[in-house]
Parts: sequence; structure tokens; C-alpha cells
Amino acid sequence: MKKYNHKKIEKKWQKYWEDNLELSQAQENSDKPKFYCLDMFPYPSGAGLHVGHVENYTATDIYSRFKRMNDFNVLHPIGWDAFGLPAENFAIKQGVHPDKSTHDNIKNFINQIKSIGISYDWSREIDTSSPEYYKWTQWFFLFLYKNGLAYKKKAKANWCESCKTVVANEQVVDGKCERCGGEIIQKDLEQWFFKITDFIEDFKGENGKEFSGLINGLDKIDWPNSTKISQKNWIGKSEGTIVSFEIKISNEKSATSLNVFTTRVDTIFGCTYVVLAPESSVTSNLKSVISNQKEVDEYIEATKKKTDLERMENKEKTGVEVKGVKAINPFNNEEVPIYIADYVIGSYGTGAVMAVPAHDERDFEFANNHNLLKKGVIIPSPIKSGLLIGDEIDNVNDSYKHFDDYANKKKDNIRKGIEIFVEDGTVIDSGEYSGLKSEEAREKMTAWLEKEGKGEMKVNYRLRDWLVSRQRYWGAPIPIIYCDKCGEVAVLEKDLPVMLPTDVDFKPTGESPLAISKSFHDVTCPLCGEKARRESDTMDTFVCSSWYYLRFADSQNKEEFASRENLEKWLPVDLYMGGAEHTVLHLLYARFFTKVLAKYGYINFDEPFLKLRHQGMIMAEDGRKMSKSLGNVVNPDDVVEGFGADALRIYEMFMGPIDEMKAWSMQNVNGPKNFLDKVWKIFNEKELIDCGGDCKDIPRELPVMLHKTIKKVTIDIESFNFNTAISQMMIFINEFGKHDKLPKFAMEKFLILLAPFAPHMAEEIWSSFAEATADKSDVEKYKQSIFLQKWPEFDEAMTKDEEVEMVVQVNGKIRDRIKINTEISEEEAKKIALESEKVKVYTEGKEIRKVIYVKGKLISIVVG
RNA sequence: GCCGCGGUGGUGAAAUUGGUAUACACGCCAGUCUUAGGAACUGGUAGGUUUUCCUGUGCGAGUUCGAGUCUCGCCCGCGGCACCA
Repeated sequence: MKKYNHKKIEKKWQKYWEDNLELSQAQENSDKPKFYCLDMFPYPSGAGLHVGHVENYTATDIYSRFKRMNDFNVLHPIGWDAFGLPAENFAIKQGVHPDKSTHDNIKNFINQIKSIGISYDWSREIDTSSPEYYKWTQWFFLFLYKNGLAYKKKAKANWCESCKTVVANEQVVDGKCERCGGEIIQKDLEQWFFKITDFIEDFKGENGKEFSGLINGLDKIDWPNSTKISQKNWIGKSEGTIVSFEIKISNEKSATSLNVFTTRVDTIFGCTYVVLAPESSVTSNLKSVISNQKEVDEYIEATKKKTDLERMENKEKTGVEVKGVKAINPFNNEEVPIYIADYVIGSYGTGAVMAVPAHDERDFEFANNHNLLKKGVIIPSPIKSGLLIGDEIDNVNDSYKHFDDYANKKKDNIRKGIEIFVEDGTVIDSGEYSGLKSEEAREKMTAWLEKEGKGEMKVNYRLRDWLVSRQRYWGAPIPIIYCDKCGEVAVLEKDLPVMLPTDVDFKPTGESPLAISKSFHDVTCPLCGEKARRESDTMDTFVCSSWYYLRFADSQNKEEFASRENLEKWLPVDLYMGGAEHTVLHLLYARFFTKVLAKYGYINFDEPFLKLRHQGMIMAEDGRKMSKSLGNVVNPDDVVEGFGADALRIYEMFMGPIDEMKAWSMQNVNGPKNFLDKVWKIFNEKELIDCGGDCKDIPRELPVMLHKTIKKVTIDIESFNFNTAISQMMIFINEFGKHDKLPKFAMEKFLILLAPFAPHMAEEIWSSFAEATADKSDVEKYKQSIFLQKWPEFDEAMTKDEEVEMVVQVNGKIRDRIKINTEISEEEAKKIALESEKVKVYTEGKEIRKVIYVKGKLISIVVG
């Protein structure tokens, strides 16, 4: 027998597939239903393909091949997320232009992907760093801009005073510039934003159609629950109340007031002070009346120097009182002091909060540091985790009475602010609201505020607009021109793409590298023709990846990002797979882009990815993350070399559930390798007999095994349980390997099942049938690729064994196992069980109370 | 801290509505073949008892004829978010 030479055979079929592209291409004209199966396109890093890529691409490759064999017109494309910081950093370090290093890396990725037999439609390959692609990224920018969804606004950035430039967060060390050691401050700078916050809630399209927003859309798509929850948390919707506190200046009520946002208005009678964020404009409006202006200013200045990161890291809650003014609680007219503290975030809510130290951990901490009053107004509701409070105790079991003292003490501690209580409960010491449950109190208090004109219900979101401008070279230039006369002007569509200049020094000076290129920077205004300058920032790479799945529908189109016809034909994506690290950013941005297009009538769906799955991370053999510095990285090339591509594919699928984290084991690769060797051996050594339709000579277990296997493999691929599909194929081979003569039809069907997992070996064996077959009419069939075969169907009746083992339990313990015919009646089964000698030992002389029968599985006898 | 996911042999892991726990594979042990190494093949492989049972799915309760699976309370590990009022 010739040994399976994986190197030679895999090369052979990879060449065959390249010569026969129609096997993997989506068909332009077809009556078959479409299926769009997409992988998150990779960033072509210098490190090459990672085993995690292999896991992702193999899973969807199996699925795509399976779908094609089930008569779907499958679109399974690939491309390159080529812009990005790493290429630029590599360029700076090695002096190689990012364009060159990126394209070298892409070549390497292509070779590696082809070496594991992934059936991509290469005719639709895209590269986000090519002008043909980023022309449309720029078009999207203009599209958003024209619809008021892209805008420029001042935003905080790290500014180095001596370099006169912005630096990235990573370039700030201990509040100083990494390069010059100069002081870094937070400075408001003009930045570009996309208005993603417009699409949080459901919206109407221009044509009047209703679409789901970023929150509700999640309910109608098949995504991992954890991913949906992450997105919801990121959006961070919270419903609360805005309360207006009047400001009292040196004992006079003033016309000014300040608004706070709270989700716990039920605690407002416990408010003992109010806190403003340092960014708040309230203090600047009160300048003339603040008696400690200098102290306040110093605190604000000190805050400005801190980065957001430092502000959060600071564990001590600092702040200063704004003296000379007081805030008046609208509910009880109490005057409370006003503080300014950096634990309050300026950009969220109103940038001011009412502090209730008895019921909020942060306020509690701050109050302790500054010796402020604490006043508890919420106590645990009567029964909570066995803790009983107040009058109710008398109505409950006497044995609980000893809790009384404890409960009263707790209640007292909360009231005095000695103990903090942050949950909902019952309101006390709050005038007419006392005795209400937190939730009722919130409703009634908010209603009162609205009636008095002193507040309102308000929904706030954590999600901010998306800051898309980057002061970097290796990205798509933002297509905007600044003219002294006309101001901000959009580049005309006919002038797209705004080419990324190749002649600039891409090394970072802190400023946008593009600003240095005169040929790029100096232009004439498209409106008035006067001298003007280009925007020199580039776009965040996430912008490129927010729409690439649309481009695949029509990747060569020169007139549009994709034709409506092709979008309609292929979108939305039916199955999307990629790493869980993209649960928030990429997936949220892509959904945003889809919703914008839906709103303006370009597409008629509002969710881009109907079904999403993540592959679990593959760890190194030592259980740690694979990393260059630890030297524990497994290179897929080495595995292909040593074991073969098919063995690598099956190993990665056999490791465990696709979405779980798993550790690599070089030793365990032997399993799939042995399995494939066994398959090869059986097809080469055993006699395959053509037994026509009835196959009378063949023991029934063989066709039963075949049908069981077809069923299991089919269902398991459909549900992404590749590991158990493979173990079923192993069981099949173990069983068939015991016989010398094997029915050819069964082995052929098995080979078709195996083909998506081990495409090279399957093609090789399939093609070998062409010579071996006795029936000359079959020769043509075997000369074709196995992937043109139809996926086998199973006969449910043939998946059932004739005899099964029935378990007999007595009082829940197994006492006998009896072989029975599957089809016998319940009466017969019970009779057989009760007559068993082993069972009689336990039932003799006892009353049989109950006999439970589970068809084909077990009898449970209950005796007294 | 909050949210999510998980905990089953020496290892990776299986297990429809609750219904035979440990399928499949790795590793290990023994045997066959071989000059030998390796490969291949056959058998064994949860623990305790020894030929018949008992105990076993992180820990402790509960529901049930029956719990890895359901309920409650803990412990541990991993991932994400983290001063969002």
C-alpha cells in the first residue's frame, strides 16, 4: 500500500482548486438560495497566520463546503484589514514603507491560507489600503458628513506643551511627554466624530420604514448572549431623573440653578451635598461670588493635567468645596454645600450629581474623606435574605424574633450613615414619600418634579459619539478641505479618492504626517478655487472595517461601493465568525453603518450579521497566551509540514467546542493524524463491494452505522459541534475497519461527509475511484471534484438499532440490563423487567408501587 | 465591585425533554509482529473492594422513582467592563 504523502497530495489538490475556481466562487446567476458566510478579515501582521486564524477559517470553510454540497449558492470571501498602527510602527522601526511590508505580509497570508485548503472566493479579494477600496471609505465619510452624521468638535487630547503636538495615550509617561519630558496637559482639540448616538434607539427611514436601533436590533439576531450583553452594557442605557437645585449666593436665592442627573431620586432626602465635575461650566458662571476662587481654579487646573486614565486610577477621592454658594434641595429646601471633584465625569449626564453618602459607595468614600454629613433614607424592605425589619416581624414565625434586635440596629446604622446600603428598599424620613418602595418613590417624586417644573425624567447613555480622526499616516485620508474663504468644504465625489501620499516621511512627529507633505496639503478650494489646505488626519481603521462586508457583494464596482442589486442579492451576512475581542467596537460600528444605510434607503435591512459565532482562544501548551516573547507560539506552517493540512484542520476542530478556550497539545495532533491514516488504509486495503440496491450479504449494523453517522455529522455541522461530528466519523471508521468487505455506497457517502473536514484526502480518494470502478458510467462522476457531489441524506428508520439495552432500575439503582427489541410494547418490556432474576432479588416480598417506562431506554421500579 | 462563562478520569473532552456518567481521542500499561528502534495491530485504563457490590461529575442542602443536567446557598478559575451617579 502506498503511504499517504500529505505534502505531495495536498499540493496537487491546491493546484487543482486554483485551476477550477468555480468550485469556490459565488455564482452570479443561479437559482440556488444564497448563503453568505463571512470570516472577520484579518489584519495582515508580520507574524503571519496564527492557529487561531486556522480555527476560525476551518470552521467556516467546513460550513461553506457543507452548504455548497447542500445546494446553496455560497459567498465565502476574504480580504485584508490592511491599514493600522502596527504596520506604521514596524515601518518606523525597520525603515520599510508600510505599503511594502503590508503587501509582503498579505502575500504570506495568502500562501498560508491556501496551504490549509480554505475555499475562499479569491475573485472578490479586497485590501482596505488600496485606493480602489479607500475611495469608498472616503465616500462613506462624505455620505455621513452630508447627512450631518460626521462633525468636527473639540475633544480632549493629550497635548505636549514643548512639542506643540498631540500624543497618544501610550506616549504619556507619568504625566510627561515620552519624547521630550515636557508637561502633558489635557487640551481640547478639534476632532472628527461620527454620530453613532443617533442610532441607539429605533428610528424611521427616509421612506417611512421602521428600523431597529442598536439596542432593540440585538433582540432579533442570533448572536452569543454574552456578546449581546456586552454591547448593551457598552451602550449603557440608564433611566433616571434630572433634578434642578437652586443656587443660593451669600444668603440670597439666585436666579441660577444647577441640574443633576440621578437614577436614585428616591434617595434625595439623604442628599447632603452636591458635586460638580471640574469641567462643569457652573463654576465659571459663578466666578464673582465664589469666595475661594483660587483654590477652585487650582483644583480645576490640576485635573486638566491628568489623563482620564490617571483620574480613574486615583483611589483617593479628592475635591474642594465651592465656598460662598449653596444648593437647595427642591424637596425639603435644605441647603447643602457644593463641591467640585474629579470623580464626577463631566461628559456624562449633566456633569453634576447629588451626593447621597448613605446610599452610594463613591459618595460614602468622599464624605468620609471630607467629614461630610451622612443621612440614611432607605432601609431594607421587610424580608430580605432572612432579615426582618420592624412591625412585620410579629407576623412571622416566632423563631425569627431574635433577628429583631439585629434588624433594628441595622436600620439605625443606616439611618445614621454608619452603614452603607445601596440597594432598593423602603423609603424613610422623606416626608410624604416615607413608607414607599424605592421604585414607587422614584415615580412619584419624578412626577412631582415635572409638575413643579423642577426636573424631568431622562434617559442617559454611556455610549459617546465615535471619535474617528487619527494623527497617523497609515490610514484613509479624511476627504475634507479647509478654505480661508469657504471654510470646511467636502471633497467632491468625482475627486475621490484622496490619495494617501507615498512620498511623506511617515515617522511620527506627533503631528499628522500628512500635514508635512506639501503636495498633499496644499490644494485649491473646490468651491472658489482659492488656496486651501487638506485635512491631514486619517480615519480610524475601524471605519474601513465597518463596511467591508458590503463591498464583497460587488468588490470590483467602480461606480458605487456596491450596486443595490448585488447588495440585495447577498446581504445580510448569514453567518459571521471571528474572535470575541471584537464583541464591542467592530461589531457595534458595523451595525451603526448598516443602520445609517438603512435610514437613507440604500439597503432594506438594519442588521448586518444575522448569525454570529466566536472561536475560543487557543492557548499555548503551557496554558498561557501564545506570545512571541514567551516563545510558545505554534506556527501552523510547522503543523502542516509535519502532519498535513487535513490533520491540522481536524485537530483544531476536534480540540473541543469551537467557542471555548482551549490549550494546544502537539501530542494530541496524533489523534486526527492516526484517524486519517486509518481512513487512507481502509480505502486502500479493504475490498469495496458494489452490492447494488439491497446489499443482502452485508450485516445490518453497517448501513445503520452509516445512517447514524450521516445524521450526526449533518446535525453537528449545522449546529457548529465539529468535535462531536469528528468523533462520530471515528466511530464509523472503527466499526467499518473490523470488516474485510465493505459496501462501496456506504464508503462513498462517508467520504463525502469527511470531505469538508479533510478536503485534500477526500479528493484524492474520490479521484482514485475513477480507475477502480467497474461501472464505466461512473467514471465521469469520479473525475469531477468530490465537492460537486450532493450531501448524503439519512433515513431515520435506518438510524435505529434492532436491539437495544434496556436498563432496569429498582428504587433508582441499576439492577439489570436486558437486550430487547426496540419495537416491543410497554407491557412486554415491563413484564421482561419484572421477571429478571437480578431484579427479583430486590423486589421479592415487597410491594411494587410504581413502574416507570421510558421507551427503548429504561424501566424504573419503585418498591416500598 | 458589576456583568458573563465555566468547574466531569493522568490529559483534551462526550452525555435530546432530567433517564445506562466518562463516548471519541491523547497518554500510559500489557501482549502480537519485528534483529532492534519505531510503526501497525489486539486488550486494559475513575476509585475502593475482589467477582459482588459500594462510592464517584468543585462543596453543602433541596425537588424527583431517577440529578452532571432543575432550585437555593457557598467555594474556585477564566473573560469583559470598571468612579456613568
